[in-house]
Amino acid sequence: MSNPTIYDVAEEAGVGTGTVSRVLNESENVSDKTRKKVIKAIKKLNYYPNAMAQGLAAQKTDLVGVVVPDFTSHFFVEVLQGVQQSLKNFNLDLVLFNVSDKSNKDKYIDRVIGERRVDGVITITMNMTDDDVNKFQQANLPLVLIDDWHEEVSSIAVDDVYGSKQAIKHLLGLGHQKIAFLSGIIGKQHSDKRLSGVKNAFQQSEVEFDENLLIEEEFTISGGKRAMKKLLELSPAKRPTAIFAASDNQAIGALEEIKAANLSVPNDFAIVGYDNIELAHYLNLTTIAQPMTKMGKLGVEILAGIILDKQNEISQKVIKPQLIIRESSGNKIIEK
Amino acid sequence: MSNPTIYDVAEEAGVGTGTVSRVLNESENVSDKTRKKVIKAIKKLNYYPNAMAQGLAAQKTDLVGVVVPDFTSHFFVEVLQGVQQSLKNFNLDLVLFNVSDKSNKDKYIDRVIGERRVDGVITITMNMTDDDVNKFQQANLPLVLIDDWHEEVSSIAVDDVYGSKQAIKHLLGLGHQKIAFLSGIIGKQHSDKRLSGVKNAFQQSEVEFDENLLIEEEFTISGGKRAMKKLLELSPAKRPTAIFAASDNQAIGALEEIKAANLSVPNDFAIVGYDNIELAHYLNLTTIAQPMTKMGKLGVEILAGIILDKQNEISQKVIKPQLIIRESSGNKIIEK
DNA sequence: CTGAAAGCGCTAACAG
DNA sequence: CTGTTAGCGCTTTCAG
Repeated sequence: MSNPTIYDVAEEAGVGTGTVSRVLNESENVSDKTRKKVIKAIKKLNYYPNAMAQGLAAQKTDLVGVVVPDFTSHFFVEVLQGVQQSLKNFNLDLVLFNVSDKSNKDKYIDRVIGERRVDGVITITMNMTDDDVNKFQQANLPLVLIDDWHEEVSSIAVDDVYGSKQAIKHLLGLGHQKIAFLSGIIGKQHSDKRLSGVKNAFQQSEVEFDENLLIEEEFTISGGKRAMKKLLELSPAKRPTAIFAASDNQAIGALEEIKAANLSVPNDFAIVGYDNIELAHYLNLTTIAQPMTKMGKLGVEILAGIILDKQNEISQKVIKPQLIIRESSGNKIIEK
Repeated sequence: MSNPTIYDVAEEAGVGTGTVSRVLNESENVSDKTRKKVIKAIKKLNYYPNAMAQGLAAQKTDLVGVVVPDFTSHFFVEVLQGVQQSLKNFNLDLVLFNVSDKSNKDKYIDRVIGERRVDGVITITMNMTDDDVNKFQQANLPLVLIDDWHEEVSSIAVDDVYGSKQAIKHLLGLGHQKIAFLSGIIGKQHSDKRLSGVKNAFQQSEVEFDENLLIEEEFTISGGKRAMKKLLELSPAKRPTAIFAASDNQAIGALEEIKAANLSVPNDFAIVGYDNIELAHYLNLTTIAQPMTKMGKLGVEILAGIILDKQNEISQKVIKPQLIIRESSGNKIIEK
């Protein structure tokens, strides 16, 4: 009825529990003959070691905690899938902590650390502070950051500067001179980096960036709408011919506003977004794609290295995002 | 350095470990004075009980296993979010098992049960067989099915018959007489029920269902395309004026095919889908929405009842999906 | 190479 | 009400 224990297996195989434990943990010091007896008993009883007992005795749980701020967003779901896939290769399972209310972040961190329920933690887009990181270090609990950065922790991030540089270069390459940039709220990591990529790209070109065409708005559809409205209020001479939005959502908002004004894309405006959310494909939106699944996988690989191989060096990977060209940026070169 | 244990707390507070355990588990039998001393010590040491040790001693883990076949699909993600939200109310955490390869289903089930790492399990759209269910019963491990059904297990499902009935009624109400039904592969639970809902709706009306307008295809975009092609090959007299697709993906495929034929929606064809995926909103697709988050929540509530309150009755809830009217089905009544 | 036994940190009787 | 102690099921010395 109740699950068999290691004692049942030991008895069935006619050996001691230590021996069973040794074959379970693939220790070298067991004779082939004994090993076979034990394995047979395990199969016969359909025995699985009790994870709690193993955890207590060996101080390991085979569980990895993943902390996300919102796991319905496409980005997190994709990263999570990469995490999940990769975890399988290391025989680790995933405990999900969804910090929906950011004010609870501390509580979650304390709990995850204190309960000792997981062997390591991956946080995604959590903006980990010094204090946060410190707690993990004190508890000696392995930590890896995804889409985030801290000097003392291993992490996987995307090169935002590179990404937005690609976008601007693409637009410049098509001959656009007046390019608007719909920035996110300045002061946030992603926004600032994307902005500096934009400036960077212009500096390396012969075109000058018109600061009047820099609009700061939230990374949302309505943010994109508001921004686009402002652009449409400009006199035709000042209006941009191309728009680079720092998020696909903003780009979508802009698209809607353009349509509402009876203008069209890419004829009146070329548009490039950022993120490559699912919708971008259907709206034919040129955009910058982040390798989300890959980020998840890499994160796990690093974490597993720390947990399993006591790998100790800090490894901070920065992945290059990729420009995906679709119809919204137009396929024709503008004549100069 | 290393985490404090219950002994440290006991010592700090000048009491026995039993007493600390009692305040931890909110037992009644502790004097207010002692309780305060203990709580103070807990705070001072920043103590959290070791989850493994608690699990071993009390035979409970405060963990719920959730088994899904594919957690990137919108449906699962939404259900999961409901699960996650609700779990918080019971102080339970979520361990995710993603059975990407259905042939591994057995192994997962054996492992989840054998390891005793979770207090209960929720499976989503897993088509649990008698054997599967049996294992849980033998192990006495609480189980709840979401989007699935088995006579001996509590479950949350959606009323497919009702859903497709609503869709057809809507179309009939708009005056359509020739309505095509893009069915899924017949033989699968959802497909069969949605088909019977369709037939049902026709029977209750004065219009007869034209079996020639029943097309069986996969629940995918390309399935929808193939189906639509067949419909477009019909002579104009035989062509339907409305289409009900058993999945949004099929509806989207049909939409693309219609556009490719230079026809339009809802002028040439009214279209209704099923599922209300995110895209449906952007494509203005009338559809049947399943209350996914709610399903997750209800599932947890039932499971928590079994785990926490030893609630023993089987409870099988069937939720009604909801018709969401958008532009694809047209807003004008067809003149008869 | 293998068996015995001492914990891992907590809970739950059992006395008092 | 509270301290003491025997497990929970496994790992890991320590002998042999």
